[in-house]
Amino acid sequence: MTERLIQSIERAADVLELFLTSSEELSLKEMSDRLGLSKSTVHGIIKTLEYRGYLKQNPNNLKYKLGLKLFELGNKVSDQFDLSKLARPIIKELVDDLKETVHLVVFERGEVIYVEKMEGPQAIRIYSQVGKKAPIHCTGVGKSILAFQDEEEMERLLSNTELKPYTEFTMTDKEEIKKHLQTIREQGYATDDEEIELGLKCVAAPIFDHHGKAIAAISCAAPKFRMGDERQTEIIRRIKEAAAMISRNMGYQQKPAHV
Amino acid sequence: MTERLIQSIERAADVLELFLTSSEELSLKEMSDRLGLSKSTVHGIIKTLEYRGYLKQNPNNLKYKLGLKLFELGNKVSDQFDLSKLARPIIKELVDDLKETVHLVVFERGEVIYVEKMEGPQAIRIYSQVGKKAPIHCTGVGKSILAFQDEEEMERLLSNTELKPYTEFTMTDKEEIKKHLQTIREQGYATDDEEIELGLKCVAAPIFDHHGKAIAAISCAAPKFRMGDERQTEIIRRIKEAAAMISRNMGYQQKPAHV
DNA sequence: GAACATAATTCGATAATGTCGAATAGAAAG
DNA sequence: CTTTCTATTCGACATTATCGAATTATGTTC
Repeated sequence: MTERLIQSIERAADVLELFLTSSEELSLKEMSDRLGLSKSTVHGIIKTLEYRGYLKQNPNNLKYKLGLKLFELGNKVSDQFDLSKLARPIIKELVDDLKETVHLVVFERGEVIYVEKMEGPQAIRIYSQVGKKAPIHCTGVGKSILAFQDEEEMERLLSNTELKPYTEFTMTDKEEIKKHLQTIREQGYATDDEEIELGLKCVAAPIFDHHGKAIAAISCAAPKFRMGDERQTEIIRRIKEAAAMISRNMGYQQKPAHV
Repeated sequence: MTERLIQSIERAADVLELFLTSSEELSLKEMSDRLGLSKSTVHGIIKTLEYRGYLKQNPNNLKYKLGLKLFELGNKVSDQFDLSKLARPIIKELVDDLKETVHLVVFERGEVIYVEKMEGPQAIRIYSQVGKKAPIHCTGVGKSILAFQDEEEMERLLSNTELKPYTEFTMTDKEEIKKHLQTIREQGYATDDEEIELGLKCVAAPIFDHHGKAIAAISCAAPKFRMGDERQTEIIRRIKEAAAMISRNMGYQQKPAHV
Protein backbone atom coordinates (compact mmCIF):
# COMPACT_ATOMS: atom_id res chain seq x y z
CA MET A 1 0.00 0.00 0.00
CA THR A 2 1.68 3.17 -1.17
CA GLU A 3 0.34 5.74 1.26
CA ARG A 4 -1.17 8.52 -0.76
CA LEU A 5 -1.66 11.01 1.97
CA ILE A 6 -2.92 14.49 1.32
CA GLN A 7 -0.28 17.02 2.09
CA SER A 8 -2.38 19.97 3.09
CA ILE A 9 -4.49 17.89 5.43
CA GLU A 10 -1.38 16.56 7.08
CA ARG A 11 -0.12 20.08 7.44
CA ALA A 12 -3.40 21.18 8.96
CA ALA A 13 -3.00 18.33 11.44
CA ASP A 14 0.55 19.47 12.12
CA VAL A 15 -0.76 22.94 12.91
CA LEU A 16 -3.43 21.68 15.28
CA GLU A 17 -1.02 19.37 17.03
CA LEU A 18 1.37 22.19 17.76
CA PHE A 19 -1.14 23.15 20.39
CA LEU A 20 -0.79 19.82 22.14
CA THR A 21 2.76 20.63 23.13
CA SER A 22 2.36 24.28 23.97
CA SER A 23 -0.37 25.43 26.25
CA GLU A 24 -0.31 29.03 25.12
CA GLU A 25 -1.64 30.81 22.12
CA LEU A 26 0.58 30.66 19.05
CA SER A 27 1.33 33.33 16.47
CA LEU A 28 1.54 32.71 12.76
CA LYS A 29 5.28 33.24 12.83
CA GLU A 30 5.82 30.77 15.65
CA MET A 31 3.85 28.16 13.78
CA SER A 32 5.52 28.67 10.43
CA ASP A 33 8.92 28.62 12.11
CA ARG A 34 8.21 25.45 14.03
CA LEU A 35 6.82 23.71 10.97
CA GLY A 36 9.48 24.99 8.60
CA LEU A 37 6.88 26.26 6.14
CA SER A 38 6.43 29.64 4.57
CA LYS A 39 4.24 32.11 6.36
CA SER A 40 1.81 32.35 3.50
CA THR A 41 1.34 28.59 3.41
CA VAL A 42 0.66 28.39 7.09
CA HIS A 43 -1.54 31.45 6.87
CA GLY A 44 -3.76 29.74 4.33
CA ILE A 45 -4.05 26.68 6.53
CA ILE A 46 -4.77 28.69 9.63
CA LYS A 47 -7.42 30.81 8.00
CA THR A 48 -9.17 27.73 6.72
CA LEU A 49 -9.08 26.14 10.15
CA GLU A 50 -10.30 29.35 11.70
CA TYR A 51 -13.11 29.69 9.19
CA ARG A 52 -14.27 26.22 10.17
CA GLY A 53 -14.02 26.82 13.91
CA TYR A 54 -10.97 24.64 14.53
CA LEU A 55 -8.86 27.63 15.49
CA LYS A 56 -9.77 30.97 16.97
CA GLN A 57 -7.84 34.16 16.69
CA ASN A 58 -7.46 36.34 19.72
CA PRO A 59 -8.26 39.83 18.41
CA ASN A 60 -6.00 41.46 20.97
CA ASN A 61 -2.68 39.93 20.00
CA LEU A 62 -3.69 38.24 16.72
CA LYS A 63 -2.49 34.93 18.08
CA TYR A 64 -4.41 31.70 17.65
CA LYS A 65 -5.78 29.03 19.91
CA LEU A 66 -7.84 25.90 19.42
CA GLY A 67 -11.47 26.46 18.52
CA LEU A 68 -14.74 25.16 19.83
CA LYS A 69 -15.37 22.87 16.86
CA LEU A 70 -12.61 20.64 18.17
CA PHE A 71 -14.31 20.61 21.54
CA GLU A 72 -17.53 19.51 19.91
CA LEU A 73 -15.83 16.78 17.91
CA GLY A 74 -13.74 15.67 20.85
CA ASN A 75 -16.78 15.14 22.99
CA LYS A 76 -18.45 13.20 20.24
CA VAL A 77 -15.58 10.73 20.25
CA SER A 78 -16.33 9.11 23.57
CA ASP A 79 -19.93 8.65 22.49
CA GLN A 80 -18.62 6.50 19.72
CA PHE A 81 -16.52 4.42 22.03
CA ASP A 82 -18.65 1.45 22.84
CA LEU A 83 -16.15 0.94 25.60
CA SER A 84 -16.93 4.22 27.36
CA LYS A 85 -20.65 3.71 27.17
CA LEU A 86 -20.34 0.17 28.35
CA ALA A 87 -17.91 0.90 31.15
CA ARG A 88 -19.67 3.96 32.55
CA PRO A 89 -22.28 2.21 34.71
CA ILE A 90 -19.70 -0.24 36.01
CA ILE A 91 -17.37 2.59 36.92
CA LYS A 92 -20.20 4.46 38.54
CA GLU A 93 -20.89 1.51 40.81
CA LEU A 94 -17.23 1.27 41.73
CA VAL A 95 -17.09 4.93 42.67
CA ASP A 96 -20.28 4.70 44.68
CA ASP A 97 -18.99 1.73 46.64
CA LEU A 98 -15.33 2.60 47.04
CA LYS A 99 -15.81 6.37 47.36
CA GLU A 100 -12.59 6.94 45.44
CA THR A 101 -11.74 8.28 42.02
CA VAL A 102 -11.85 5.82 39.16
CA HIS A 103 -10.26 6.30 35.74
CA LEU A 104 -10.73 4.61 32.42
CA VAL A 105 -7.95 4.74 29.83
CA VAL A 106 -7.74 3.34 26.35
CA PHE A 107 -4.69 2.16 24.50
CA GLU A 108 -4.47 3.22 20.89
CA ARG A 109 -1.67 3.96 18.49
CA GLY A 110 0.88 3.31 21.19
CA GLU A 111 -0.62 5.83 23.57
CA VAL A 112 -2.53 5.41 26.79
CA ILE A 113 -5.15 8.10 27.11
CA TYR A 114 -7.55 8.94 29.91
CA VAL A 115 -11.08 8.91 28.52
CA GLU A 116 -13.26 8.77 31.58
CA LYS A 117 -12.98 9.93 35.14
CA MET A 118 -15.41 9.75 38.00
CA GLU A 119 -14.53 11.37 41.25
CA GLY A 120 -15.33 10.01 44.63
CA PRO A 121 -16.89 12.34 47.20
CA GLN A 122 -13.57 12.76 48.98
CA ALA A 123 -11.69 13.85 45.89
CA ILE A 124 -9.23 16.55 46.62
CA ARG A 125 -8.02 17.72 43.23
CA ILE A 126 -10.62 18.88 40.79
CA TYR A 127 -8.20 19.08 37.91
CA SER A 128 -9.05 16.55 35.28
CA GLN A 129 -6.61 14.63 33.17
CA VAL A 130 -9.20 13.38 30.74
CA GLY A 131 -7.80 13.66 27.23
CA LYS A 132 -4.24 13.49 28.47
CA LYS A 133 -1.68 10.78 27.97
CA ALA A 134 -0.75 8.53 30.87
CA PRO A 135 2.93 7.59 31.17
CA ILE A 136 3.22 3.86 30.65
CA HIS A 137 6.02 3.14 33.08
CA CYS A 138 4.74 4.72 36.25
CA THR A 139 0.96 4.51 36.28
CA GLY A 140 -1.18 1.54 37.20
CA VAL A 141 -3.11 1.78 33.97
CA GLY A 142 -0.01 2.16 31.83
CA LYS A 143 1.75 -0.77 33.41
CA SER A 144 -1.27 -3.05 33.36
CA ILE A 145 -1.71 -2.47 29.63
CA LEU A 146 1.99 -2.76 28.94
CA ALA A 147 2.23 -6.04 30.82
CA PHE A 148 -0.30 -7.69 28.56
CA GLN A 149 1.12 -6.71 25.20
CA ASP A 150 3.17 -9.23 23.29
CA GLU A 151 6.93 -9.22 23.80
CA GLU A 152 7.61 -7.26 20.62
CA GLU A 153 5.09 -4.48 21.29
CA MET A 154 6.21 -4.21 24.90
CA GLU A 155 9.81 -3.81 23.84
CA ARG A 156 8.88 -1.23 21.23
CA LEU A 157 6.83 0.79 23.69
CA LEU A 158 9.49 0.76 26.37
CA SER A 159 12.13 1.81 23.87
CA ASN A 160 10.09 4.64 22.42
CA THR A 161 9.30 6.07 25.82
CA GLU A 162 11.45 8.31 27.89
CA LEU A 163 11.34 6.63 31.29
CA LYS A 164 11.11 9.93 33.07
CA PRO A 165 11.29 9.86 36.87
CA TYR A 166 8.29 11.63 38.41
CA THR A 167 9.15 10.80 42.02
CA GLU A 168 11.91 9.01 43.85
CA PHE A 169 9.86 5.81 43.48
CA THR A 170 9.53 5.88 39.70
CA MET A 171 11.22 2.92 38.05
CA THR A 172 13.46 4.15 35.27
CA ASP A 173 15.43 1.05 34.44
CA LYS A 174 14.02 -0.88 31.52
CA GLU A 175 15.08 -4.29 32.79
CA GLU A 176 13.70 -3.61 36.24
CA ILE A 177 10.40 -2.60 34.69
CA LYS A 178 10.24 -5.70 32.53
CA LYS A 179 10.76 -7.89 35.57
CA HIS A 180 8.03 -5.96 37.37
CA LEU A 181 5.68 -6.43 34.42
CA GLN A 182 6.12 -10.18 34.77
CA THR A 183 4.68 -9.95 38.28
CA ILE A 184 1.79 -7.86 37.01
CA ARG A 185 1.01 -10.49 34.39
CA GLU A 186 0.93 -13.16 37.07
CA GLN A 187 -1.24 -11.15 39.43
CA GLY A 188 -3.60 -9.78 36.81
CA TYR A 189 -3.40 -6.28 38.22
CA ALA A 190 -0.91 -3.46 38.64
CA THR A 191 -0.29 -1.03 41.43
CA ASP A 192 1.33 2.36 41.46
CA ASP A 193 2.80 3.24 44.81
CA GLU A 194 3.78 6.90 44.65
CA GLU A 195 5.48 6.30 41.32
CA ILE A 196 3.91 9.27 39.60
CA GLU A 197 2.93 11.47 42.50
CA LEU A 198 3.96 11.41 46.14
CA GLY A 199 1.16 10.40 48.44
CA LEU A 200 -0.86 8.78 45.67
CA LYS A 201 -1.54 5.07 45.31
CA CYS A 202 -3.30 3.34 42.47
CA VAL A 203 -4.68 -0.07 41.62
CA ALA A 204 -5.35 -0.93 38.00
CA ALA A 205 -6.42 -3.85 35.84
CA PRO A 206 -6.42 -4.36 32.09
CA ILE A 207 -9.46 -4.68 29.84
CA PHE A 208 -9.37 -7.10 26.92
CA ASP A 209 -11.21 -6.94 23.63
CA HIS A 210 -12.69 -9.93 21.86
CA HIS A 211 -9.32 -10.80 20.39
CA GLY A 212 -7.82 -10.98 23.85
CA LYS A 213 -5.77 -7.84 23.30
CA ALA A 214 -5.37 -5.44 26.21
CA ILE A 215 -6.92 -2.29 24.80
CA ALA A 216 -7.87 -0.40 27.94
CA ALA A 217 -7.60 -0.35 31.70
CA ILE A 218 -9.37 0.96 34.75
CA SER A 219 -7.84 2.18 37.91
CA CYS A 220 -8.77 3.35 41.35
CA ALA A 221 -6.66 6.13 42.81
CA ALA A 222 -6.53 7.16 46.44
CA PRO A 223 -4.28 9.03 48.80
CA LYS A 224 -1.82 6.64 50.39
CA PHE A 225 -3.33 7.07 53.85
CA ARG A 226 -6.64 5.69 52.61
CA MET A 227 -5.01 2.71 50.92
CA GLY A 228 -3.86 0.47 53.75
CA ASP A 229 -3.21 -3.23 53.11
CA GLU A 230 -6.66 -4.41 53.95
CA ARG A 231 -8.44 -1.77 51.96
CA GLN A 232 -6.07 -2.24 49.05
CA THR A 233 -6.91 -5.93 48.92
CA GLU A 234 -10.59 -5.04 48.74
CA ILE A 235 -9.95 -2.49 46.00
CA ILE A 236 -7.86 -4.94 43.99
CA ARG A 237 -10.70 -7.43 44.15
CA ARG A 238 -13.23 -4.85 42.96
CA ILE A 239 -11.04 -3.45 40.19
CA LYS A 240 -10.19 -6.90 38.82
CA GLU A 241 -13.84 -7.82 38.95
CA ALA A 242 -14.92 -4.68 37.17
CA ALA A 243 -12.24 -5.01 34.49
CA ALA A 244 -13.23 -8.62 33.89
CA MET A 245 -16.87 -7.61 33.64
CA ILE A 246 -16.10 -4.92 31.07
CA SER A 247 -13.88 -7.32 29.12
CA ARG A 248 -16.67 -9.85 29.05
CA ASN A 249 -19.06 -7.21 27.76
CA MET A 250 -16.54 -6.37 25.06
CA GLY A 251 -16.81 -9.94 23.84
CA TYR A 252 -13.79 -11.38 25.57
CA GLN A 253 -14.40 -15.08 26.08
CA GLN A 254 -11.33 -17.07 26.83
CA LYS A 255 -10.10 -17.25 30.37
CA PRO A 256 -6.73 -15.57 30.50
CA ALA A 257 -3.76 -17.70 31.50
CA HIS A 258 -3.12 -15.61 34.57
CA VAL A 259 -6.37 -16.35 36.35
CA MET B 1 -10.38 40.07 2.05
CA THR B 2 -10.78 37.45 -0.61
CA GLU B 3 -11.00 34.23 1.35
CA ARG B 4 -8.34 31.90 0.06
CA LEU B 5 -9.44 28.78 1.78
CA ILE B 6 -7.75 25.48 1.19
CA GLN B 7 -10.09 23.07 -0.45
CA SER B 8 -8.77 19.79 0.86
CA ILE B 9 -8.71 21.05 4.42
CA GLU B 10 -12.28 22.19 4.08
CA ARG B 11 -13.19 18.82 2.72
CA ALA B 12 -11.44 17.10 5.59
CA ALA B 13 -13.50 19.28 7.93
CA ASP B 14 -16.62 18.31 6.00
CA VAL B 15 -15.78 14.67 6.54
CA LEU B 16 -15.22 15.06 10.26
CA GLU B 17 -18.37 17.07 10.70
CA LEU B 18 -20.47 14.37 9.10
CA PHE B 19 -19.99 12.58 12.38
CA LEU B 20 -21.61 15.40 14.31
CA THR B 21 -24.95 14.69 12.69
CA SER B 22 -24.84 10.92 12.67
CA SER B 23 -23.97 9.03 15.77
CA GLU B 24 -23.04 5.84 13.99
CA GLU B 25 -20.00 4.73 12.10
CA LEU B 26 -19.90 5.81 8.47
CA SER B 27 -18.69 3.94 5.43
CA LEU B 28 -16.64 5.46 2.65
CA LYS B 29 -19.58 5.23 0.30
CA GLU B 30 -21.94 6.97 2.71
CA MET B 31 -19.50 9.78 3.13
CA SER B 32 -18.72 10.26 -0.53
CA ASP B 33 -22.43 10.18 -1.32
CA ARG B 34 -23.31 12.70 1.35
CA LEU B 35 -20.50 15.02 0.30
CA GLY B 36 -21.05 14.58 -3.42
CA LEU B 37 -17.40 13.76 -4.02
CA SER B 38 -15.79 10.83 -5.75
CA LYS B 39 -14.95 7.81 -3.67
CA SER B 40 -11.26 8.08 -4.40
CA THR B 41 -11.16 11.70 -3.29
CA VAL B 42 -12.89 10.94 -0.05
CA HIS B 43 -10.77 7.86 0.38
CA GLY B 44 -7.60 9.93 0.25
CA ILE B 45 -8.99 12.34 2.81
CA ILE B 46 -10.11 9.57 5.09
CA LYS B 47 -6.85 7.70 4.96
CA THR B 48 -4.94 10.84 5.81
CA LEU B 49 -7.23 11.53 8.73
CA GLU B 50 -6.94 7.94 9.85
CA TYR B 51 -3.16 8.00 9.58
CA ARG B 52 -3.14 11.01 11.88
CA GLY B 53 -5.56 9.54 14.39
CA TYR B 54 -8.54 11.75 13.54
CA LEU B 55 -10.52 8.80 12.26
CA LYS B 56 -10.43 5.14 13.11
CA GLN B 57 -11.52 2.29 10.95
CA ASN B 58 -13.49 -0.52 12.49
CA PRO B 59 -11.79 -3.64 11.13
CA ASN B 60 -15.01 -5.65 11.33
CA ASN B 61 -17.14 -3.64 8.95
CA LEU B 62 -14.51 -1.30 7.47
CA LYS B 63 -16.54 1.68 8.56
CA TYR B 64 -15.02 4.72 10.18
CA LYS B 65 -15.54 6.63 13.39
CA LEU B 66 -13.87 9.60 15.03
CA GLY B 67 -10.40 8.96 16.40
CA LEU B 68 -8.72 9.59 19.70
CA LYS B 69 -6.64 12.48 18.41
CA LEU B 70 -9.79 14.55 18.29
CA PHE B 71 -10.50 13.59 21.86
CA GLU B 72 -7.05 14.77 22.86
CA LEU B 73 -7.42 18.04 21.01
CA GLY B 74 -10.95 18.57 22.23
CA ASN B 75 -9.88 18.27 25.82
CA LYS B 76 -7.06 20.69 25.24
CA VAL B 77 -9.57 23.31 24.13
CA SER B 78 -11.12 23.93 27.49
CA ASP B 79 -7.66 24.34 28.97
CA GLN B 80 -7.24 27.25 26.63
CA PHE B 81 -10.50 28.80 27.68
CA ASP B 82 -9.57 31.22 30.38
CA LEU B 83 -13.26 31.21 31.09
CA SER B 84 -13.43 27.54 32.03
CA LYS B 85 -10.42 27.72 34.27
CA LEU B 86 -11.69 30.84 35.88
CA ALA B 87 -15.24 29.64 36.35
CA ARG B 88 -14.43 26.19 37.66
CA PRO B 89 -13.83 27.06 41.32
CA ILE B 90 -16.87 29.31 41.38
CA ILE B 91 -19.01 26.57 39.91
CA LYS B 92 -17.59 24.08 42.37
CA GLU B 93 -18.68 26.27 45.24
CA LEU B 94 -22.16 26.59 43.79
CA VAL B 95 -22.50 22.85 43.46
CA ASP B 96 -21.24 22.24 46.96
CA ASP B 97 -23.71 24.70 48.43
CA LEU B 98 -26.76 24.11 46.28
CA LYS B 99 -26.25 20.36 45.82
CA GLU B 100 -27.57 20.60 42.31
CA THR B 101 -26.05 20.29 38.86
CA VAL B 102 -24.44 23.40 37.40
CA HIS B 103 -23.58 23.96 33.75
CA LEU B 104 -21.35 26.42 31.98
CA VAL B 105 -21.97 27.21 28.31
CA VAL B 106 -20.14 29.48 25.91
CA PHE B 107 -21.53 31.38 22.98
CA GLU B 108 -19.42 31.33 19.86
CA ARG B 109 -20.11 31.49 16.16
CA GLY B 110 -23.81 31.68 16.83
CA GLU B 111 -23.85 28.50 18.89
CA VAL B 112 -24.35 27.89 22.58
CA ILE B 113 -22.24 24.96 23.69
CA TYR B 114 -21.97 23.20 27.03
CA VAL B 115 -18.34 23.28 28.14
CA GLU B 116 -18.47 22.41 31.79
CA LYS B 117 -20.74 20.41 34.01
CA MET B 118 -20.58 19.60 37.66
CA GLU B 119 -23.09 17.27 39.16
CA GLY B 120 -24.61 17.61 42.55
CA PRO B 121 -24.76 14.56 44.80
CA GLN B 122 -28.41 14.00 44.02
CA ALA B 123 -27.94 13.95 40.27
CA ILE B 124 -30.05 11.34 38.61
CA ARG B 125 -28.86 11.20 35.02
CA ILE B 126 -25.20 10.52 34.46
CA TYR B 127 -25.39 11.34 30.79
CA SER B 128 -23.35 14.37 30.00
CA GLN B 129 -24.15 16.97 27.43
CA VAL B 130 -20.76 18.57 27.49
CA GLY B 131 -19.70 19.36 23.94
CA LYS B 132 -23.30 19.52 22.75
CA LYS B 133 -25.27 22.49 21.53
CA ALA B 134 -27.96 23.98 23.73
CA PRO B 135 -31.14 25.15 21.99
CA ILE B 136 -31.39 28.90 22.40
CA HIS B 137 -35.14 29.21 22.72
CA CYS B 138 -35.90 26.74 25.47
CA THR B 139 -32.96 26.59 27.82
CA GLY B 140 -32.08 29.00 30.57
CA VAL B 141 -28.57 29.43 29.26
CA GLY B 142 -29.70 29.91 25.69
CA LYS B 143 -32.29 32.48 26.58
CA SER B 144 -30.07 34.40 28.95
CA ILE B 145 -27.42 34.78 26.27
CA LEU B 146 -29.96 35.59 23.59
CA ALA B 147 -31.57 38.25 25.72
CA PHE B 148 -28.35 40.21 25.99
CA GLN B 149 -27.35 40.28 22.34
CA ASP B 150 -28.03 43.40 20.35
CA GLU B 151 -31.29 43.61 18.46
CA GLU B 152 -29.75 42.63 15.14
CA GLU B 153 -27.91 39.56 16.43
CA MET B 154 -30.95 38.44 18.38
CA GLU B 155 -33.13 38.69 15.31
CA ARG B 156 -30.60 36.79 13.24
CA LEU B 157 -30.28 34.00 15.79
CA LEU B 158 -34.01 33.58 16.20
CA SER B 159 -34.49 33.48 12.45
CA ASN B 160 -31.75 30.95 11.85
CA THR B 161 -33.07 28.60 14.49
CA GLU B 162 -35.83 26.11 14.17
CA LEU B 163 -37.95 26.83 17.25
CA LYS B 164 -38.56 23.19 17.85
CA PRO B 165 -41.01 22.26 20.63
CA TYR B 166 -39.42 19.89 23.12
CA THR B 167 -42.33 19.81 25.53
CA GLU B 168 -45.80 21.30 25.72
CA PHE B 169 -44.23 24.28 27.52
CA THR B 170 -41.68 25.19 24.85
CA MET B 171 -42.26 28.61 23.38
CA THR B 172 -42.24 28.38 19.61
CA ASP B 173 -43.56 31.76 18.61
CA LYS B 174 -40.85 34.26 17.78
CA GLU B 175 -42.76 37.28 18.98
CA GLU B 176 -43.70 35.61 22.23
CA ILE B 177 -40.07 34.72 22.79
CA LYS B 178 -38.90 38.25 22.09
CA LYS B 179 -41.33 39.59 24.64
CA HIS B 180 -40.12 37.03 27.14
CA LEU B 181 -36.50 38.04 26.46
CA GLN B 182 -37.39 41.59 27.45
CA THR B 183 -38.35 40.31 30.89
CA ILE B 184 -35.12 38.35 31.13
CA ARG B 185 -33.16 41.49 30.32
CA GLU B 186 -34.94 43.35 33.08
CA GLN B 187 -34.49 40.62 35.64
CA GLY B 188 -30.92 39.76 34.73
CA TYR B 189 -31.62 36.04 34.76
CA ALA B 190 -33.60 33.45 32.82
CA THR B 191 -35.57 30.45 33.91
CA ASP B 192 -36.57 27.33 32.07
CA ASP B 193 -39.69 25.75 33.47
CA GLU B 194 -40.05 22.35 31.78
CA GLU B 195 -39.43 23.96 28.42
CA ILE B 196 -36.89 21.43 27.28
CA GLU B 197 -37.67 18.46 29.48
CA LEU B 198 -40.68 17.66 31.61
CA GLY B 199 -39.95 17.76 35.31
CA LEU B 200 -36.83 19.87 34.87
CA LYS B 201 -36.40 23.45 36.00
CA CYS B 202 -33.43 25.70 35.39
CA VAL B 203 -32.13 29.07 36.47
CA ALA B 204 -29.48 30.78 34.36
CA ALA B 205 -27.59 34.04 34.15
CA PRO B 206 -25.36 35.53 31.46
CA ILE B 207 -21.62 36.13 31.71
CA PHE B 208 -20.14 39.22 30.07
CA ASP B 209 -16.66 39.74 28.68
CA HIS B 210 -14.68 42.95 29.03
CA HIS B 211 -16.54 44.48 26.12
CA GLY B 212 -19.83 43.88 27.86
CA LYS B 213 -20.86 41.21 25.38
CA ALA B 214 -22.73 38.19 26.69
CA ILE B 215 -20.37 35.38 25.75
CA ALA B 216 -21.35 32.65 28.18
CA ALA B 217 -23.84 31.64 30.84
CA ILE B 218 -24.17 29.44 33.86
CA SER B 219 -27.21 27.58 35.00
CA CYS B 220 -28.44 25.47 37.84
CA ALA B 221 -30.73 22.60 36.92
CA ALA B 222 -32.95 20.69 39.30
CA PRO B 223 -36.00 18.48 39.22
CA LYS B 224 -39.10 20.60 39.56
CA PHE B 225 -39.99 19.14 42.95
CA ARG B 226 -36.75 20.49 44.38
CA MET B 227 -37.28 23.93 42.91
CA GLY B 228 -40.09 25.48 44.93
CA ASP B 229 -40.56 29.25 45.04
CA GLU B 230 -38.43 29.84 48.06
CA ARG B 231 -35.57 27.65 46.94
CA GLN B 232 -35.74 29.09 43.45
CA THR B 233 -35.31 32.59 44.83
CA GLU B 234 -32.23 31.43 46.68
CA ILE B 235 -30.84 29.76 43.56
CA ILE B 236 -31.49 32.84 41.44
CA ARG B 237 -29.55 34.91 43.93
CA ARG B 238 -26.61 32.52 43.88
CA ILE B 239 -26.53 32.09 40.11
CA LYS B 240 -26.67 35.84 39.47
CA GLU B 241 -23.95 36.36 42.02
CA ALA B 242 -21.74 33.69 40.51
CA ALA B 243 -22.27 34.96 36.96
CA ALA B 244 -21.44 38.49 38.06
CA MET B 245 -18.32 37.26 39.79
CA ILE B 246 -17.13 35.41 36.70
CA SER B 247 -17.93 38.44 34.52
CA ARG B 248 -15.90 40.63 36.83
CA ASN B 249 -12.99 38.21 36.60
CA MET B 250 -13.27 38.35 32.83
CA GLY B 251 -12.63 42.06 33.03
CA TYR B 252 -16.19 43.27 32.87
CA GLN B 253 -16.35 46.62 34.59
CA GLN B 254 -19.38 48.64 33.82
CA LYS B 255 -22.53 48.02 35.75
CA PRO B 256 -25.12 46.71 33.35
CA ALA B 257 -28.26 48.77 32.90
CA HIS B 258 -30.47 46.03 34.26
CA VAL B 259 -29.02 45.92 37.77
C1' DG C 1 -18.65 -23.29 -2.05
C1' DA C 2 -19.23 -20.88 -6.31
C1' DA C 3 -21.08 -16.79 -8.39
C1' DC C 4 -22.77 -12.50 -7.81
C1' DA C 5 -23.18 -7.95 -5.84
C1' DT C 6 -21.45 -4.30 -3.27
C1' DA C 7 -17.95 -1.70 -1.29
C1' DA C 8 -13.03 -0.48 -0.52
C1' DT C 9 -8.83 0.49 -2.43
C1' DT C 10 -5.31 1.52 -6.02
C1' DC C 11 -3.70 3.67 -10.34
C1' DG C 12 -2.70 7.01 -14.15
C1' DA C 13 -3.57 11.27 -16.44
C1' DT C 14 -4.74 15.92 -16.02
C1' DA C 15 -6.10 20.32 -14.62
C1' DA C 16 -6.82 22.61 -10.65
C1' DT C 17 -4.98 24.04 -6.44
C1' DG C 18 -1.78 24.78 -2.89
C1' DT C 19 2.70 26.58 -2.47
C1' DC C 20 6.34 29.90 -2.31
C1' DG C 21 8.62 34.45 -2.45
C1' DA C 22 7.80 39.04 -2.82
C1' DA C 23 4.98 42.94 -1.90
C1' DT C 24 1.81 45.33 1.10
C1' DA C 25 -0.54 46.55 5.15
C1' DG C 26 -0.83 46.83 9.93
C1' DA C 27 1.01 46.78 14.93
C1' DA C 28 4.22 47.60 18.31
C1' DA C 29 8.42 49.55 19.87
C1' DG C 30 11.83 53.05 20.22
C1' DC D 1 7.65 59.92 13.50
C1' DT D 2 10.61 56.28 12.14
C1' DT D 3 11.84 51.64 12.48
C1' DT D 4 11.03 46.89 13.05
C1' DC D 5 8.39 43.48 13.69
C1' DT D 6 4.37 40.47 12.18
C1' DA D 7 0.14 39.46 9.65
C1' DT D 8 -1.95 39.40 5.40
C1' DT D 9 -2.48 39.59 0.27
C1' DC D 10 -0.91 38.71 -4.50
C1' DG D 11 0.90 36.51 -8.77
C1' DA D 12 3.30 32.79 -11.01
C1' DC D 13 4.41 28.19 -11.17
C1' DA D 14 4.92 23.36 -10.30
C1' DT D 15 3.20 20.23 -7.34
C1' DT D 16 -0.58 17.77 -5.86
C1' DA D 17 -5.27 16.63 -5.21
C1' DT D 18 -8.76 15.13 -8.09
C1' DC D 19 -11.54 12.15 -10.96
C1' DG D 20 -12.93 7.91 -13.47
C1' DA D 21 -11.65 3.49 -14.43
C1' DA D 22 -9.58 -0.74 -12.96
C1' DT D 23 -8.64 -3.88 -9.28
C1' DT D 24 -9.06 -6.05 -5.09
C1' DA D 25 -11.58 -7.28 -1.06
C1' DT D 26 -15.78 -8.42 1.37
C1' DG D 27 -20.21 -10.47 2.20
C1' DT D 28 -24.41 -12.47 0.40
C1' DT D 29 -27.34 -15.72 -2.00
C1' DC D 30 -28.37 -19.90 -3.73
